[in-house]
Amino acid sequence: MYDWASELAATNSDCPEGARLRRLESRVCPAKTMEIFQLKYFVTAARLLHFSRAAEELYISQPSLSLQIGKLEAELGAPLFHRQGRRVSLTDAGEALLPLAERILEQEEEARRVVQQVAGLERGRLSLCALPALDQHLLPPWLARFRREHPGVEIRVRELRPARAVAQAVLAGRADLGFVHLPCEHEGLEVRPLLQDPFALVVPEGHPLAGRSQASLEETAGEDYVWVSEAQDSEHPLYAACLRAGFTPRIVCQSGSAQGVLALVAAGLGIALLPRLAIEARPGTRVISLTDPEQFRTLAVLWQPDTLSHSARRFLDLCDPDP
Amino acid sequence: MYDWASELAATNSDCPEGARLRRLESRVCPAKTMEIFQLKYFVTAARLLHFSRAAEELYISQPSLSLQIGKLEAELGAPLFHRQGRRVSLTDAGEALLPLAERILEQEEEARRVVQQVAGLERGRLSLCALPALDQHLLPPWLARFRREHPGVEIRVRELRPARAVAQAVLAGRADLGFVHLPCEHEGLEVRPLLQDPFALVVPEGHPLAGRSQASLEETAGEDYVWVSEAQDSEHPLYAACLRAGFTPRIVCQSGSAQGVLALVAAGLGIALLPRLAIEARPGTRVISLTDPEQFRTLAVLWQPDTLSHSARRFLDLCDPDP
DNA sequence: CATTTGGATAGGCAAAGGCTATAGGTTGCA
DNA sequence: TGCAACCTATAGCCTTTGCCTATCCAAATG
Repeated sequence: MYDWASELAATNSDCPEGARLRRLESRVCPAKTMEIFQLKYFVTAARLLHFSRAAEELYISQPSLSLQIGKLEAELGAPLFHRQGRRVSLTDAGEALLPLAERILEQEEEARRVVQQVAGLERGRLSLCALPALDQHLLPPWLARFRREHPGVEIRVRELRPARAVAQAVLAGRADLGFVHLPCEHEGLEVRPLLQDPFALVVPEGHPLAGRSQASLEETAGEDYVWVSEAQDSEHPLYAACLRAGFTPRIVCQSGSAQGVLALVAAGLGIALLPRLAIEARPGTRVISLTDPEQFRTLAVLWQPDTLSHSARRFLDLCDPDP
Repeated sequence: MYDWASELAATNSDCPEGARLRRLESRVCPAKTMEIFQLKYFVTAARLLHFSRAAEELYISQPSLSLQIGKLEAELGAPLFHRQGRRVSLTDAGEALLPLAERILEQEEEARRVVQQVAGLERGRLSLCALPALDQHLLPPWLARFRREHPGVEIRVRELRPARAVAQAVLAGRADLGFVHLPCEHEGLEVRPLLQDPFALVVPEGHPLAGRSQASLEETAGEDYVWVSEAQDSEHPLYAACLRAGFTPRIVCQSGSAQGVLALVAAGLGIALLPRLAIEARPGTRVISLTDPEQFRTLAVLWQPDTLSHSARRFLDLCDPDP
């Protein structure tokens, strides 16, 4: 036997030695806990009131069972069984412990079940985060399918703006997946482009273009534009599209949201350039496709590469454009 | 490594070898359970999200912690932590397990507490069983004191008749202690005499003896007696007392209970011989002590020698005549 | 780029669980 | 009463396993 005492007599400071000494100390007077297998042994023995048969049921030998019961009793400081010759019965302490031990065993079972349900997508949580237009027009069909296939998973969708905030939410772990349009700063995030969302014009009924089904962006160089407030930036895809088409849009009116813009167009204040997915059919307006093929924004999904939950992994597979 | 396979190839019959083979089998593909100490490790690591610091708090080394977490993950079949370089976070499975693991740890704590409360008489149950007169007149002061000292213990008192039934209840474990008068068959029961309960006469007012405070049993040889039905047996202490005094009581009327006998005496049908403890003061009757010193019954408590609960042990100490 | 931080891995040791064999005490029956 | 069956406790041995130290490797930090 090693001589702990002398070692423990040494200084118990906070230097690296401190932790080691405290560990030694905790081994000298161990604060042991009962263990689940001991509770399982106890419950079986308590139900059968027969050590040998209980041991058989547990697939261990009778002495092993006796030993573990003895340890449990020693640790609790009270005998659990009366051993009167060949008859065995519970003491009051054993009687008190039995229901509690059974509860613990049930919960151990439940813990295992729940973890496996999470892994098997029978349970869990999926938290998504998307730009306003996307959660309304892009996600629903995928969400419907996911819900149908995994009805036990709780789904949470949050709308955030701008794309930067979405990326931050994903980075901070507040969302499993983020849906944005590119380009988007993605320091340390995985990005997968999903699809291309073409831009389209929206004009009020009665506007010269209203009868056409297609138009080119150049044609609208002289029009009055209703614009989304935050998109007045040459970095923004909509603004950049106009610049590419050779003009700077004359913005006569702004709104904070695509819905707002559409309302203003319906009121006749001007025309608008918006991504298709953000346009809702609205009386008093006409939607006109662009002939310019490369006028679009790319939608993408972001996620943290190493912390995907089972449900997020599955959703990602689900919205993969080429499965 | 031992060669299990060949051993398992042997017949798996029901002979004594059967159990041994099944045990071997269960060691080859062990149905292991998670253990409480592993859950404790997991909870600590999950709360701190830092293996080294958690290990320090648990007074173990960091590799030990990593190893046990790894085993837990292997057994559950799902990783519990994301280890992304030096940052640690919970997976969805870990997130799901955490509250369950915490509940199990709380209940382990509670199990220990409850057992110790039973042992410390802060909790538990005391079940007594007594002959009718005794539970009403002998036990109450002891019960009051026990209750005052151990208010957490649930007390249950049952009235049974005759003494034989009390002994059986104790023997069958339906009661911890039984209170009877001697003699009483006590196969395998411990008996401790408690006190001597002297017999006394009860006479109606106006009876020739009514004015006396003492009388001898012989004097009543010619009286009409009211008697307890089941006590008409030469074995019964009351009947035996009369026989010892040299006469056979002339029984003119019977009742099933001491109360009933007293009522009949009050009605003037005769006199009665009863143990003092069974006599309740009653208008229309007078109680007269016996001069014969050895006319009494001995009251005793019975219990099973080897299965005393903590509370029964304590109650026994409490009603010990010479503490 | 060097350093520090922090988890994983390797190898050795001691404790602990399990097993067989056996002792010791009841129970039940001849 | 004595013998046989039954059942739990103990002893001695073996295997497993939990824990330790030392070290490695990757990521973060300056």
